[in-house]
Amino acid sequence: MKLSTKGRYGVAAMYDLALHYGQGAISLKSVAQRQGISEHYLEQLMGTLRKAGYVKSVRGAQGGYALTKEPAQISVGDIIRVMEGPIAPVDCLLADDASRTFCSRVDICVTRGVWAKVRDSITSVLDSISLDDLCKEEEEKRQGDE
Amino acid sequence: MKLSTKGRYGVAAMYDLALHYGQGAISLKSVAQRQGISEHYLEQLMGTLRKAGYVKSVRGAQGGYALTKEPAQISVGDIIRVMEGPIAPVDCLLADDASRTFCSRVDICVTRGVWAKVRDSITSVLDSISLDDLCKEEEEKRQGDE
DNA sequence: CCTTTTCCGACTATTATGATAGGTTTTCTT
DNA sequence: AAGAAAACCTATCATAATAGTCGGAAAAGG
Repeated sequence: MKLSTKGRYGVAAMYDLALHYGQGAISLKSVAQRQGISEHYLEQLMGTLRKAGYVKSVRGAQGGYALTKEPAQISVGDIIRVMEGPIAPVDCLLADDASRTFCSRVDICVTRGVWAKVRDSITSVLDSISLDDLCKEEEEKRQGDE
Repeated sequence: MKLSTKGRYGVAAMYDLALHYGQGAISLKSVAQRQGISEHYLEQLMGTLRKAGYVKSVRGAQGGYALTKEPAQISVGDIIRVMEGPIAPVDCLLADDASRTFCSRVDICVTRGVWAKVRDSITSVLDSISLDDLCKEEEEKRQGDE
């Protein structure tokens, strides 16, 4: 039940872009440095986020990345789903289609219900937190320190 | 964010033993057949559960496994923790000790809070469901069919 | 004694992860 | 126009985990 670095780094990078929202293109290099991520590796992840439409890129010198939507419009769940695929602790939950079942015992399988509850609780947490929420939290944290 | 087969099979096997609770030793072979799991592989998993104290074994012919506690006393979370290790979507949550930190930025890390919320929601779901709950659900399901 | 069963350790094929490497194209600045 | 800075793209790779398989040893019942 571990999140891979794809998900973690993806959220970290998007959060970084959210902190700089409205400041134009932010270079991948600076994001990687601030977040402590390999620049080359992050490059691949940004490609995924770009193709999914969550960030836009500006090529060339002084280029970089920026969010395509306001931070409040992007949830952590959105990012995780792009980076890690559908949120589902077990594969049999992916067969929504009741007829095309994976494990053939869907109707009798009791444990499936457990995994569905887990999935729902994860989803509701991740979808309830936006990048803007994280930025605000950061702000509060900073004020608490001073 | 996938559960491995260790966790899934572990829960399936324990659930099977719960269904047969009070009927003496249940052979691994029959559990493996009913649950559709490789017998040899399940053997390893049962070893883990035995060492953790959740099942006891009877060797020799007519031997098998049985739960050491009542089904109501064993939660799905207990089993998952034994099979998969501590429930934590990211490793930095394992350093409860505030001083010995993994990622060095614990105090400033905003995303850590997200993963903590995810962990808590998973934990509360898994710990709230006992093997007895699953058995009862099975019973209701069967009655619904008739 | 023989069968059934747990127990134990070693081995293995496949896959995902988390990168690294090297080069191409685009664009800004000088 | 030159050069630097940046995104973009493809390939490669080492490591670890997963999900087993295999072969046998020890225990206990009939």
